Amino acid sequence: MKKKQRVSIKDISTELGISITTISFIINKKAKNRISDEVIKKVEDYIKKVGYKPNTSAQTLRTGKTKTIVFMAEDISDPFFSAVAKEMEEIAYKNGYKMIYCSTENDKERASELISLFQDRQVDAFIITPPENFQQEIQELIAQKNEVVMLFDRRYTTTDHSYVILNNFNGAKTAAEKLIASGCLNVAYVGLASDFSCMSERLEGYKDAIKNHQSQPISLLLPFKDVKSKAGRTQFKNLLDQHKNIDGILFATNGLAINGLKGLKELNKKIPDELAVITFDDRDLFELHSPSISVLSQPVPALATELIKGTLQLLKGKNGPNETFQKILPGKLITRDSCNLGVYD
Amino acid sequence: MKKKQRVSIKDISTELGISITTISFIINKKAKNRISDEVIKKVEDYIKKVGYKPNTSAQTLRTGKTKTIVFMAEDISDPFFSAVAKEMEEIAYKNGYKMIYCSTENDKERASELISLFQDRQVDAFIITPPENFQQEIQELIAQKNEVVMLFDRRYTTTDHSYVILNNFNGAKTAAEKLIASGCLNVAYVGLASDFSCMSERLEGYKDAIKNHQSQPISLLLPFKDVKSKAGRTQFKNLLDQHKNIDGILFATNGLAINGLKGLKELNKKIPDELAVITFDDRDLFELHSPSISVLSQPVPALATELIKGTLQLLKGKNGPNETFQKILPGKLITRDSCNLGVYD
DNA sequence: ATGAAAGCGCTAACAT
DNA sequence: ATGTTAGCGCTTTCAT
Repeated sequence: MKKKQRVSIKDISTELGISITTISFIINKKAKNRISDEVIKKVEDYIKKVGYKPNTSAQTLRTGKTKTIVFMAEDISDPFFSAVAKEMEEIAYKNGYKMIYCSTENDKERASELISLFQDRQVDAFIITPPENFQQEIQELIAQKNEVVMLFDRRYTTTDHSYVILNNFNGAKTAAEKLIASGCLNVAYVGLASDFSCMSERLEGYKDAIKNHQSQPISLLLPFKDVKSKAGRTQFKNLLDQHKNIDGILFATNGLAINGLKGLKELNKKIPDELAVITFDDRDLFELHSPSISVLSQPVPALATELIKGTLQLLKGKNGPNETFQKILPGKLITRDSCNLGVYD
Repeated sequence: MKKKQRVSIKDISTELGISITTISFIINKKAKNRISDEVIKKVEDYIKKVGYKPNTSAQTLRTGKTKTIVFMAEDISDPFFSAVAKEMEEIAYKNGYKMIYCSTENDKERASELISLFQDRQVDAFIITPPENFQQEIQELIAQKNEVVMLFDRRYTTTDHSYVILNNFNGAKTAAEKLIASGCLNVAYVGLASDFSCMSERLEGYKDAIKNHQSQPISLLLPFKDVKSKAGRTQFKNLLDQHKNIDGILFATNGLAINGLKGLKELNKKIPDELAVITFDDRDLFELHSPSISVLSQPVPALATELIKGTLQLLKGKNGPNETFQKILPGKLITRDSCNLGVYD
C-alpha cells in the first residue's frame, strides 16, 4: 500500500479547471446565488470522489478558529466527569467541533498552566470545573474575550458568567428529607471543606431539611486531600464516636461516600439498621454494594446537552460578546436499600 | 482587561531588528555554530520577556507534523483505560506531545471513522485497542506509513506490529492456580466470545492451570453486547445451574465480574464459602465489596510508560520505518477475601 | 554569521 | 458568475 497523498483545493482546481475561490466558496457553503448549480455539482461530485478533506491547520492559520472545545474537569477519569465528557463529544462532533479533555486535579497551578497551554493552541471555548480559589483567574479569562468560557458543576455568585450546574440545594434537601422520612432522628452531613458553590449549597440544603427535626446540624467538612485518605476516614469515625446518636448520613460526593463506607465497614456498622446512608452522584458500585446505596444522581445527559448547547450558542455569538448562558438542573433521588428502614411509607 | 495579542516571529524581528530566519533558528535550537551567542541571548531574553509561543497551526502547516498522539481506547470512561490515559498524558506532555482520547465502543465502523477523522487532522501516532474483526484495517493503517501505530491490550499474531500488552496467559494461569490452591475443585472461566488475543490467551492460561486438577474445563464465553446485560446474567446463572459443582470462578474482565456478582447476589450465593471468585482488572469497588474481591491487576503505570516510550521511540524513527516495539508485562495477583477459604496456606 | 524568499493550504476582499 | 491575489506564521533552502 502506497502513502496516501492529501488532495488540496489547488489540486481540485487544476484537475477541474475551476478557480480556487469558486471551490472554496462551494466547500464553505457560500456558493448560493454566486456559483452556477452546474459548477457546484461538478465540484461536489469530485470532492466526494477523491475524498477531499480541508487541511485543518491551514484553516486555523487563516481564520484563527480551531473549532475545538476544551473540557477541563477536576478529574476526567472520575466516572461522573467522563460520562459527561462522552455525551458532550457526541453532540460537539455533530456540530463540527472537536473536544479535548484534561484534568485539573483540583490544582490551581496546573489549571493555569493548562489554560495557557490551550490558549497557545487557540481553542475556541473552555468548559471548566474550576479548582479552588480560582475565581480571579476565571474572571481574567472571561475578560480577555478570546474564548468562550463556560463553568460546570461550580459557579461564582459574585462574578457574571455562564454555567450549568445541578440544583444542589434542592438535591441535598431532598436527600436529607428522605433520610428523615425513613425514620432517622439524627442526620449527619459529610462534605468538603471548600469554596465551591456546590458544597455550600449542599450543606445549606441539608440544614434546611433538618432544621425542624433535630436540635442542630451535625457536619464534618473534610479537606480535599483527605477525601480518599485514611486520615479522612479517621476523622469520620471520630465524628461517629462523638455523636453516638447519628442514625443517618448524607455524603456530599461519591468519593466521600466510598471512604465513608470503608470506615463503616471497619466499625462493623450495619446499614441501614444502625445507620441509613445517601450520597451524591451515582456509580455502578453503589447498586452492587451490600446493601445497595441510595443516591442523589445528577442528570448526566441533560447536563452534557445543556453544556454543549450553551457553549455552541455563545460561540455563534449572535447576542454580542457579553451574552451568558446559565442553567440549573434538578437531580434525582434513587432510593435503594441503604435508607430503607421501612419505618414510614 | 484587553485582548491579548499574540506575538509572532515577525513582531520579534521588527522589534529587535533581526531577521526572521535567525530567530527561527534560535527558537528551534538550530543556532549552534551559526548564530553569535550575543544575538542568541538577545532573542531568548526577548522571547521570555514577551512570552512568545509559536503558532501551532503554522508549524503544522509547514512541517506536516502535529506533535499529537491519539489514544483510541475501547471505552475511555472505563477506569482501566482512563487510568492508562492519564499516565500517558503526563509523559507525552513532558516530551512536547499532546494527547487526544476517544472511544471505539468496540465498534468497527466507529473505529474506522475515528481513524479517518484523525488522519484528516494529521496526528503523528495512533495508540489503539482495536475492536473486533479489525485486523485488516490495522494492517492497512500500518502499511500507509503516515502515522506510527501502536496496539494496546490486544495484538495480532499473524501481523507484524508494535504492541504493549499484559501477559494474559500467565495472569490467568496464576489466578486459576490460586483458586485451586484455595481449595476449589471445579473452577469455571467466564470470558468474552471474541477474537481478541487477550481473551484466547486468558482462556488458555486457565485451561493450563486446571488441566491436572479437574476432569475438564468449564467455560462460558459471552458476546460483547451481553457483558453488562441481563441476558448475560441469565446465561451465567444457567451455567451455575448446569454445573452444580462449580466452586470457583475466574472472570476475564471487570465488566463480566460486576455482572456476575450481581447474578451471584440474586442467587444468594455465599462468597467465598460456596464459591470463590477472582477477576481480571482491579477497581475500587472490588476492595469495598462484601466480601472484597481478589483480582489479577494490570500494572497500569508500567503499561502506560511502555506505551508512550515505545511510541516516542518510533516517532523518532532512528531505526527506519519498519521498526517495531513489542512489550509483554506481567500482572499481579492481589488476594482478598473472595478466595480466602483458608483450606491450604 | 545572517538574511531573503518561497511556499505549506486556505479564506475573503477585491477585481472582472 | 467566476477569478486573482494577499497573507495567516512558520521552516528551510539558498544566497550573501
